[in-house]
Order: sequence, then structure tokens, then C-alpha cells
Amino acid sequence: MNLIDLGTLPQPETQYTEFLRQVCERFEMDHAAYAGLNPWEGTIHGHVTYKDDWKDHYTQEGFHLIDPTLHMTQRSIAPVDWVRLERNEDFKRVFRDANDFGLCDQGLTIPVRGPYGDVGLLSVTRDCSSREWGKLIPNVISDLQSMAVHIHDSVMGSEALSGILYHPSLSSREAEILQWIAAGKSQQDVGDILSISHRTVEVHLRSSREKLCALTTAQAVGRAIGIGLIVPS
Amino acid sequence: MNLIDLGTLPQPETQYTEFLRQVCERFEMDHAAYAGLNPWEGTIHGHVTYKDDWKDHYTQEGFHLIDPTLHMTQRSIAPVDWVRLERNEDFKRVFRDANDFGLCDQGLTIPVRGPYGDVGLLSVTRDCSSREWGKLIPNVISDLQSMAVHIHDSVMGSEALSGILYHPSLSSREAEILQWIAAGKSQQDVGDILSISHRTVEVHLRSSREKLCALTTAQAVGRAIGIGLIVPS
DNA sequence: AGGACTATTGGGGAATTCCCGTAGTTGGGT
DNA sequence: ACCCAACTACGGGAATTCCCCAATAGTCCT
Repeated sequence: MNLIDLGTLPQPETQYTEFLRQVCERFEMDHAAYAGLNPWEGTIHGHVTYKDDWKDHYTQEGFHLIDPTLHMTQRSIAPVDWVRLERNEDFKRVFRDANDFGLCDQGLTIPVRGPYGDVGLLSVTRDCSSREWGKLIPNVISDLQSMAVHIHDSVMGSEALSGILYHPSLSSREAEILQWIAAGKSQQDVGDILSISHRTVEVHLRSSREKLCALTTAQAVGRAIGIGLIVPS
Repeated sequence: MNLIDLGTLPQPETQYTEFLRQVCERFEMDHAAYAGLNPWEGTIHGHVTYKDDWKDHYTQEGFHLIDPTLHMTQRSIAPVDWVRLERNEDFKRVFRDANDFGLCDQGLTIPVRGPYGDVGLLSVTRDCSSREWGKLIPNVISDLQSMAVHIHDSVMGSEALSGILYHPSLSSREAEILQWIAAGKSQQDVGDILSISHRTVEVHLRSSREKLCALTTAQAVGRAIGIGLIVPS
């Protein structure tokens, strides 16, 4: 995953950071962060209200690869309070450093998903007593969910316009072959099944990988399933 | 797509219909409907507050195959007001009949997506002037989104779905490694990332394959995604 | 204390995939 | 008529996966 900080990009992108600031004000939060995951580009687009020193440190350490608020919340449908996150090594690693930068581990992440496997994660944090936190959240959770949907919709809409987000499609042959691979067949097997050369099978797999922006066949299978081009078997 | 009406299933499922009734009361709606789409089973689970005659008619006519409130909303991230739906043949077909059953075409559908390609659609309708509708919606949209997330989370987490699926489980390490493989990393890459030997990575992958009864890693990735043990990336 | 399970590391070798090419046919669209 | 994308096929060589083997250490449970 490459980490793209849209905050450093020209003009219109900064509106998102501004939007996050407004979210903070309105809902009495210290910080807000949005991460948009684009699965077939393998990129993360981030907007945060954190200070630059933490952003730099985060990027340098590659925390986006292990950040539990990014990865553990991806399995959830509903918002996830960070107290519910498993306190594993990755968690400790990230939040120990975060603490050094004056950031707390009291927060909430709201996942939003689009139809193409895209995921948006809106996180908010506030350094206060857990009692205060517990009173605040129920009052703002609905509105925060709306905000999450709004920002994700907005980001994805602009990406779609700028052509970054396209729906990859596979030819019928490519999908057919990828489906067999997902069924556990080897290239040779598929060649025998379809009565074509295993070389040809490999060519189709190659183009499938390219279309899906996948580095490996396993990733291509995962993506194709995620997008709905093939089904698990 | 097969249409499964959970309302006809035994006991605990009726709680969802009851929940929808409460949503109606609380937000001053005439009707509420939830549709849960399970992509890897190819099924739709529905709960509605509509009367049985309309439910029967809907099912008999196979409207779930063409219902624009089901299909046109699936491309959206944000809630969709039905006035924004294209007035095509399918729309006219469904809503002409709906009208005969005393139902109006003023409504709203909120899409919610889970990490496994599952989609939940919460729709509400209310027969009133468009002015009244326009005033009501902004006041309740956030809460409705919360309701949508809640019911989808609840349905997806319920035995109804998870009980149907066979559940091999992976150790945390196995899932972690398989997740990286699904992200397009090679065994060596994963070893470097996790600071372990690529040999060890391979051992975990082997046991993952065994647990998932997969012949290849690509199949294991597909299965794991289908079951929900990892997410596409 | 022993058994079961998991995580870890390692070697050797066979099998497979993957990447670099080339090249002919076919069908659909401009 | 021409072009392009898809489908087909083939080869060499590097990279990777996969399967057989063995071994140590930690945890959890009985």
C-alpha cells in the first residue's frame, strides 16, 4: 500500500481537511481523520487534522501498514470504539508512539463502504475521561455516521470523475479461467479442462492480473471476488 | 437471486419486522423495509412492514429481480431519495402495481455494506406532500442511517447467516499472513514485513490451506474472503 | 507431567508460476 | 478496409511456491 497524503496536494483537496476540522468543532473532538482505501490501486488516501510531525512520523514508520484503527475496523459494519480493539503488538507500537506525540487512544472509527470494494474510515479522537466519552458518543454517533458517508461519497465521487476509480472488467475467458484458479486448479489443470494450452491459461491470468492491478494471482482472485467478478468456491 | 422472506421463518426473525415497525413509528413513516443481499449465496433476505397481499404479489411477480429501489441504490454510497431514481420501465412496472396496493413512490433507501460484499438496504416510505417530506427527511436521515447500520449488522451477525456457512477458523497468525498474501505480497515479502523467515510464512500458508481445504493458496485466499476471515485488498 | 496446539526456523528438490518475448486467427467496431 | 482487443499457442529462464523432512520453544489444558 502506498500512502497518499491528499493534504499535500494542490487546492481542492484541502477542503477535506477543512471539513474534518469542522467535524471536530461541531462534535467536540480533538482530531478527525479520514482514510480512503482504494483496493485495486492498493492505495490509501488520507486526510487528517493531526499535526505535521505526527503525520511525518506515521508515514516514515509505515504505520499505515499496521495501524489497527485501519485494519481491525475493516471487518466491522458498525462503528468501532477503540477500546474494543485488541491490544496486540501493532496496537501498542502505534499508540505508544502516538502518545509521545500527545495523542490519546480514546477514539472511534466509522467504516463506510462503496459498491466497488472501496472503504472509507472516519476516525475521531478526544482526550477526556471515559465517562465523558461515554456520554458524548451516543449523542453524536448518528451524525458522525452521516459525516462518514458524506466524506466518503465526496472523495469517491471526485475520484470517479478524475478517472482514478474505474471498474475493471474481465473478458469472459479471463473470468472463466480465474474462476477455475479460485477453485484450486493449477494452470495445467485449467488448460486440460478448457482444452487449451497451459501457456494460454497463463496469458489470460496475466492480463487478469493487469486489469485488476494485482501483483499476484492470489491477489487477483481476492479482488475479483471482492468486486464480484467471480465467486468463491 | 432467490428471495428468502425471513418473516416466514420461525420466531427470532420476527424481531426484525418488529424493529422496522418501531422505526416507522419513531420517524413518522408509513412503511419500512430491509433487504439483505448475500452475494456468495446469491440470496436476498427481506423484512418488511408491508401487508401480506403486497408481499405475495411482489414475490409472485419476481419484483425483487427488477425493483429499482434494490438495484439502482446498489451503486450508491449515500442514501438515495426515490425521486432521484430513473423512471424507467422497471420502475413504472413495480410502482404501478405498488400504487394499486395503496403504496406510494415517495421513499428513501439507505445502502449499507459489510466487509464481505454483503449489502443491506433499508427503505422507508411515507405518503405525504413533497414539502412535508422535504422537511422531515433532513431531520431523521442521520438516525435512519444509524438504524440501517444497526439492522444490517444485526442480521449479518445473526445465526441466520453465519450458521449456514461452514466455519473453519484460522489462527491469528495464519489469517494475518493470508491477508498479506491477498494483498499481493510474496512469501518473502510477508516474511520481511513480519520479521520472520519466509519458511515460516510458508508453513502458515500450508496450514491455512489445510484448514480451508484448499488445494492452492489462491483458492485459500478466495475461500477466506468468501467466509470472511480476511478482506480483499 | 504429559499431551495438544501453535509459532518458529531450517534444508533439499520437484513442481509451478511468472516474466520476457513472438505470432497467427477471429470478431467487432470505425 | 483497417484496427484493435481478445483468444490462441509456444519457449527459455528466473523466481516462487509447494512438499517432503526435522527440530525447538511457548502456552494451555487435563
